[in-house]
Order: sequence, then structure tokens, then C-alpha cells
Amino acid sequence: MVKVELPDGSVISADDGCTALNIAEKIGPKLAKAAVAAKINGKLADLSTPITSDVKIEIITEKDPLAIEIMRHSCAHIMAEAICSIWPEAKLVYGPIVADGFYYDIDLEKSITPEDFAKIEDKMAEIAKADVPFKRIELPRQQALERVKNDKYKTDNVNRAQGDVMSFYLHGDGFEDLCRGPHIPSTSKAGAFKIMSVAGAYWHGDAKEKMLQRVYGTAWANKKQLEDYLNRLEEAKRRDHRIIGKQMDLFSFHEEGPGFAFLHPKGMILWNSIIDYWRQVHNCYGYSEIKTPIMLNESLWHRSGHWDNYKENMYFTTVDEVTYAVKPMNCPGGLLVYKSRQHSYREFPMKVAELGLVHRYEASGQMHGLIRVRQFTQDDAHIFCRPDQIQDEIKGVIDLVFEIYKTFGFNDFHIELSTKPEKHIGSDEIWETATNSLIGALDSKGIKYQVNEGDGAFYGPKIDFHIADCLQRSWQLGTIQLDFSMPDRFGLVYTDSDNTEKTPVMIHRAILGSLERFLGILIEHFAGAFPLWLAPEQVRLLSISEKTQDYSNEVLGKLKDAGIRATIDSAADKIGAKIAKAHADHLPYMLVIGEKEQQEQMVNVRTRGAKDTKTVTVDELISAFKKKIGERSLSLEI
RNA sequence: GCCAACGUAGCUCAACGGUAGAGCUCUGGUUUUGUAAACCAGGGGUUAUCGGUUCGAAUCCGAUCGUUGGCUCCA
Repeated sequence: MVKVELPDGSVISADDGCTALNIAEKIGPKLAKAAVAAKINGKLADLSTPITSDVKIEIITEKDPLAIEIMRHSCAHIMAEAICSIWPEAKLVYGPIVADGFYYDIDLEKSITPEDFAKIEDKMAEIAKADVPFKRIELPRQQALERVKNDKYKTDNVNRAQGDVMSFYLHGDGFEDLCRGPHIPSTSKAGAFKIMSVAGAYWHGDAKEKMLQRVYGTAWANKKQLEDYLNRLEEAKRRDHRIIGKQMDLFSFHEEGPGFAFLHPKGMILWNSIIDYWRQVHNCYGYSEIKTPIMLNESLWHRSGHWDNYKENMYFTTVDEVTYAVKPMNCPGGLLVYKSRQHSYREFPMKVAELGLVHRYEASGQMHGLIRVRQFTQDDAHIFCRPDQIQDEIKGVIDLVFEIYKTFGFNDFHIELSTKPEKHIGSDEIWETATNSLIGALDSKGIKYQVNEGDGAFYGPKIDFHIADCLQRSWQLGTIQLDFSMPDRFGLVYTDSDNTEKTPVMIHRAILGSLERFLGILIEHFAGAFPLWLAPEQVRLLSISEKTQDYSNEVLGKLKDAGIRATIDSAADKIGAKIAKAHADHLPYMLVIGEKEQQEQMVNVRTRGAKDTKTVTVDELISAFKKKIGERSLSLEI
């Protein structure tokens, strides 16, 4: 007999060698039915795991968040079995879970296409219905290698796996797969699943290796949850900045310039509103602003190291036998400005900003709406300072990042620290000092961050600020990069208090990152329903009939004189149609104007998202609008 | 760049080897309207481009360009 301690602290005794499932059955038949896996001494395990000593046990049921992960993982196996039964020559590589689902990498000559999904799903349903148990067998490493010797992928997986014991899972018609587990007890517990997509993926994530087929699926505890998820995906697609950009006439792309955004008048209003705010807040933080050319002599880029590290991604042009590089970064130009005169330590920290237009040749498959483009504007700045000023300056930039993101209502971003990459300039000592400065600044502010080893820029480590788009893909916005190398390469100096010349430290930083990307993220963040200060069209006047056209125009004139972006819908539509159209265009405010309003010299205000309307005078409205715009309020309530 | 899919009117889509259509938008007209879409008519397409197969191609095949989803990359 063994003693089994349950989560509530109670202890039951059970037969030596009984399974976790037996324990669940002992506790109650309902629990046994809902059980998916078990936690034995805090470690996830199959329900079929035999209990041979005194343990603490916790039964994982369908309600536990861990259960869905196990179900998804098991779904990957069931999908693998389905694919192998349809195409027996398929070789399985690796099948983990991801957010909301799972995938399996498969080596198969035949291309799996979306037309095959139904066939795979049908087969999976068949396997699930058959209610076949997942059986675990454990083998020592050597025997495991022997078992998979004809399969180069599984052999590779064994070689990469840790530990001396390898486990295999068997289910269905002779199907087995090397896998750490745990799994659901039987295929019938797989939940509700759906094949979502198929894409190429390099083996080991290495572009030099073979391209495998990665089949993605999603799985949920039940049909309802699956449907909710699919609905959420549809909803998310409606937030897509590419779709909203078209609907709201903000920007466009053309074959004549792939990766080069064309901003339309309404897009420019957003752009300029962002920049106006940006300039104001940078001014408060003590930044000055410069502008440097977008094309500079190639030799400059040799000196900066960009040519060595990134020439494949740079644009070049030759005129009069002189080769110019279109700038991929603003820093070398900024360094020339620095060098144009002498500098004293008294000027430090010297914060020089530049809204710099840069071009980077991105491979065709990388482009994505405004978010990944070949031409973009960086809200760049370079801070020149003494080594002892580094931490304070980095902290200052972090403060600025938080302040700006807050203004736009971005709360859901995460922070990453990237360290020395293989391709780098500068000594190890310099890298260590620089990295520690960044860590020191983050820690002193109590900020949580993730470390990306080897992901830094070639000239220094960096802190990045990431945010997710409508499909939960994470993108970098802001970045803070410490650079001890570039000032040295360019021979930058300042005169210190002891009257000697020293090399300054340089901090590269961007807050919005790429203005194009920021605009894309901003559109998705608000789903096109912008706060008043950003809205390209702030208020639309809807006249009930032609009878009140003159009064409507008078109101329009007053709003425009007050600097409000107002338009008028004087079409021969009924008021309901005008309201519907204004809603579709995400108007913050609509003013309904009819004979009643004309008589009272008022306007009837409909606020986006509010049910009730309000009748106010135009002057009241204007002062309310001005207040909201001045405060950059995110709320429309007046 | 790699794997796969897609490209039809300004937008969203239909037609899937046999005369390119609808809704919205746009233009003209009727209606003069009271809070989420009145009615009638009209305009608008060398079906991304180029080549091939066929009596006949939006439809089948190939190439190119672009887009989408992943992979790789992202100074």
C-alpha cells in the first residue's frame, strides 16, 4: 500500500502499483471521467502512470488550463497519425503546442494543401471516435536510438533530448511516436479540433536545411470554445490595419513600389498628429532635432560597419562614378553633425532627435502592410554622454517610452534585453559594461524583461519594446541601444572637465520605432475608432433635410474656424442612412441637425459608442472638443 | 529569399471551358425625410502581366509581378 496526499491535504491509501486514474476513481467517478492527466509530486504525468511510492497527487481535469495544453499536444499526435495513414511515406519531425493550438512538422514529398484539411480532419475524428488509449513505453537512450535508427528526424530528436530515458507513445493502428508526454488517456478526450493552415518551415529553423511542411491546428475543450475561438479570429481580422486602411482611405500600396507606403490625406492627419505630439513631448524631455540626407557616400557606410554587416539589405545608387548608399540608419549622418564642431562635457547629456527616412531592402516574403516595409521613418535620437551618465539617460528614455505609450493607450507591451551577437564590433569588455548598464537601468526601475541571448545590434546590446498586432504577432516598436563602438570609429570626442579629449558614449533610441509600423499598430489598437485628437474626421454633420442645409453649413463653418476637422453629409439620404454610414466610418461624433435644432440654435450630438444623444450649443461643443483634443483624451464622453 | 495559397469593377464577392454578374461606392432623377442603410435609372472590367493549350480561356498549363499565411531575417 502507498499513501497518496491530495491537494486539500487529506491522505488516502492505495494499492502499490495502481495508476493515477485509479486514484481519481477512488476519489469519485465524476473526477475520473473529467480527468485528463495528473500532477505527481508536482510533475505532470499520464493518468496511466503507476504509483509505487508515497506521493502527492493532483488530478488535472478539463477545467484546468494545463489540460488544454495536454489535449492540444495529443491532438498533434492524432493529426500525425491521420496524416501518416493518408500518406504512409510521411516522416514526422516535431509536433509541439503553440498558443491556441499545435503544429506538426512533416517531411512529405506531396504538398499538403487546404483541400486536404477536411480529409485529415475526418481521419482525426475517426481516430478520436475509436477511443484508443495512449500507451507510454520507456526505453533507455541506446534502445530508443535502436528503435528509431531508420528515421533520421527521430534519431536527431533523441540525440537532442535530455535524460537517459526516452518515452514513446503508441495509439491507433500501430502508430507510435517519440514523445516526452504526458498525453490524454485516450484519443476520445482530444476535444474539438480544426486544421488551420499549412506552411513551410526549415528543419531546425535553419534556412540551409530542408524545408518541411508545418501543419497548424487548433484544439479546444469543446465545440463551443472552438467556435468562440474562430469567431475571435474573424473579429481580429476586422481590426487588421490593411483592411481598415482601405475602408478609411488612410494609405495604399502599389506594385510600382512594393514595401513603400503611400499615405493618403486622412493617413497624413494621423501621421502629423502623432508627430506634433512627439515633437512636443521630446521638447519637454530636452531633445533638439536635426535632419540628415537620405543618401550618403558609400565610404561612410564602410566606416560605420553597416556595409560589412548589412550591404545585402542596402540600396545603392551611382552618379558620376560615385556610389551613394541610401541610408538604412540615421546614426552615421548624426555623427557627422556631431563632428561639425567641438563639444564640451557641459553639453552632456546631448539629446539629438531625427525623424529619419530610412530604406532597408527586406526580402519579399517579409513584408506586411505598414508593419514591415522597405521604407520607413524612424523616430530616432542619439544621446551623447559620459559613461557615468549612461544609467540615468537610459532610465530617462524608459520614462519617455512609458509616457508616450500611455498617451496612445498602449498598456500591453513587453520588454526584451538582447545581448552580444556573433557578428559584432567592439571588445568583450565593452560589451559586458554596456550590457550591465542596461540591466542596471531596468532593474533599478523594477521592470520585468525577457533576455534574448545573442540578439543585440552589431554595435551594442539593446532593450526593445514589443507589442502585439491583431493576430497576436509581436512586433518591436521602441528600442534603446548602447553603443561604445561607433563614436570610436568616427573619432568623436568631447573635452572633459580635466581639459582632456575623451570619446563620448552614444545611446541610439527610438520610441515609436518605425512611424509606419506604429501607425499600423495604432490602427489595429483602436480598430479604426480613434480618439478625438487622432481621428482624421472628428465630427460629421448630418442634416435631416435640405431645409436645414444653410444652418448646417453655418455650424460647419464655426467648427472649422475652431480648427475642428468637420465634414457634412448633405446627401439626399434619410438620417438613418447617414448615421449608419458615419458609424461605418468610425466617426467619433455625429451632429444631427434638423428644424428643431435650427429653431433652438443647437446641435444634437451622437457620440460613438454611446446610446443617448445630447443637445448642446455649438460653442459648448467646440469648447468640449478643444478640451478633449488638448488633453489627448482617449475617452469621447462629453 | 524559401514553402503554400491567392490576384475578376474603386471596395466586398459571384461566375470555375461556352455572351463577365451582384451589393456597396460613384453620376443623374424621384422622395424632403428625425436617430444604424427609401426608390428608379446610369456609369464603371483587355478578369495582375506575358506566353501556351483549345473551335472557344477569368476558368487548364508555364513564366513574371504583386498579395496573404508561415519559415528564415529584422542593424
